[in-house]
Amino acid sequence: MNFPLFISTYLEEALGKAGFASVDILSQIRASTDSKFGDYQFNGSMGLAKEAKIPPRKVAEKIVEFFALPEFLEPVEIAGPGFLNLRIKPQWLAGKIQEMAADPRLGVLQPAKVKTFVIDFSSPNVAKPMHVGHLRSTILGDSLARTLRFFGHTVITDNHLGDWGTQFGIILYGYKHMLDEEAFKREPVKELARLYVEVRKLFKTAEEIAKGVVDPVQNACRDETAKMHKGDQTNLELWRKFMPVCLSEIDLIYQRLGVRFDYTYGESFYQPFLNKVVQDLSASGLARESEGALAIFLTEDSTPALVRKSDGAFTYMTTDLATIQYRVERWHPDAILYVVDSRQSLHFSQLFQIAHQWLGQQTRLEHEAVRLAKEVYQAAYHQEGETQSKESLEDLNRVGEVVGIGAVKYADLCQNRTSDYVFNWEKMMAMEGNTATYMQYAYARNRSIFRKGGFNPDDYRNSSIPVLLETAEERGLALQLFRFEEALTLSLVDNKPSQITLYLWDLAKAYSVFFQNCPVLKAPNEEIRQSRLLLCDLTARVLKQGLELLGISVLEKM
RNA sequence: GCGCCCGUAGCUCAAUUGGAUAGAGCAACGGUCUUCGGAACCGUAGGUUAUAGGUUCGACUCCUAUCGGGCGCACCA
Repeated sequence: MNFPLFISTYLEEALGKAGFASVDILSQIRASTDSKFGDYQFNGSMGLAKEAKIPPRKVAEKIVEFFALPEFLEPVEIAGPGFLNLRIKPQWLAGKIQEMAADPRLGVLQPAKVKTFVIDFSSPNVAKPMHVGHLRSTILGDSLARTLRFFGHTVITDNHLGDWGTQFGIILYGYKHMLDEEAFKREPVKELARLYVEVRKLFKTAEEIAKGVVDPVQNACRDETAKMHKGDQTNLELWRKFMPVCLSEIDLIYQRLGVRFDYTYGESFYQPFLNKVVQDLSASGLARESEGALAIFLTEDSTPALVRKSDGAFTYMTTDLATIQYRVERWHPDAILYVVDSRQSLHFSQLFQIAHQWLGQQTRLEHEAVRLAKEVYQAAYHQEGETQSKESLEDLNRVGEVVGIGAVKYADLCQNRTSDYVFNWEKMMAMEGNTATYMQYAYARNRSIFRKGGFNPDDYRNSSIPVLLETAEERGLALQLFRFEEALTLSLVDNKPSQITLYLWDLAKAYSVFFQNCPVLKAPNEEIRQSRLLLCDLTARVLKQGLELLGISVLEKM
């Protein structure tokens, strides 16, 4: 249950009766920073005091006076400058835990308005070495999609492959001039990647070009791209030859990561629409000729966005505009979310402005900027090698895979996506502290209790077993469980899966404290044992579900 | 030159968007252990939140300046 939302209606009533403007109550209710301040706190008194020109303590007192204390709360305390501390009664909390146990959705309600989202993520460049930046976009985007879907929203995931750009010109040039045929037969993707790198080395630097140095290789690559775009038979055939091998290589990675896309409409898919897009933009006066190219000036002094180059080729701005139009017309989404490298902020800022001017404002467009590290997406392979397992060889592979992939994903997800990202192996392979392994271990130990005691977890998924919260550890665990929906909601405020990892970490810690201090199988009596088994099973389910929203699996044994 | 982002413990990161005494994990030191899985738990130490001002009941968070770093700025995507 989302407790802040739930209690806000009560507070709204009290504020109304007390004669205070009922603005922004929800944002002033939050989990208390310290358990001595109760479970939740209301921070609105200070703000209201300023408006009403009354001391904040007086405001707090007045709110409490008009607050019809619900039966599930202990008496409200006023603390500090005017904080209201709210404490939930254990019996009520216990009841909510029982309800949660009986609910396959773990108490998470669907929002009143279900929306449609298109999520654009991963989007690697085909025929170019895959970059860890794409890995991060892939992992974050996938988690976002899973979370929105869990709430009941319609989510369309679309992998906008870079399969039509200049990098193909580079590969085509390399293929024609410096191909190692044997290598291509053996490992085509590796050879193409090599060609890409080798050809790039022949390019002049930006400084040299600025000085007017001619760049024959780069020009030749541009010609190859242009020929392909104009329908040159040889180049198109090569494109058709390269695409399947490149795609199967990429698919292998997605398979490993457990990431699926509803659609993979790459740039090439939108080629038929580009002429029309540019005509539209011209006709509407948005775009105009400039230095031989067709450009859109959002402000007169800023650099324009090009929709057609002076050689007649279209740009990725053109493709992205066509993509928005296509998505809007086909799916009518409420929002399109782009989980893409933060260095493309300027591009997206321009893209969104142009799209809104061109197509109207009905669709929200958001760039969920992710920061990127250096390289190496094979960290998962190494993690596997490090993992020890007491189980059979079969299990070892499975355990290594789940733990390794989990570690890599978690390392990406637990960090705020807007923070600078420092890649290091140690961090990725860590198995202590705030890591996927810690959660998976907590889960496995939890399941072991049921195996050892001979209890069936399914028997604890109903509301008939009384939940007893006698100790601080039991209550603390119950409160964390109770906050599941709240945490998920929080993570969607600004689309940050790190909020989910934060919650799971808190939950796993609360469980560890409980596990350490509250014997389950050797509980003092049968009632407590049953209650603790229910708490254990619910913890396992929330951990499993939470990790699933991150795209991470759990293991019964590890 | 213009623009965007960032600077928090030795290291890697949090801080619910302006709330109470800035929190975790590594690493360090000490402790728990015939007890449901030690991939665990508890504790100690570690801070002028880059610096200097400002805004207000209250600032890591907002404003200004300075220093330091990253990134982006017309025919690459």
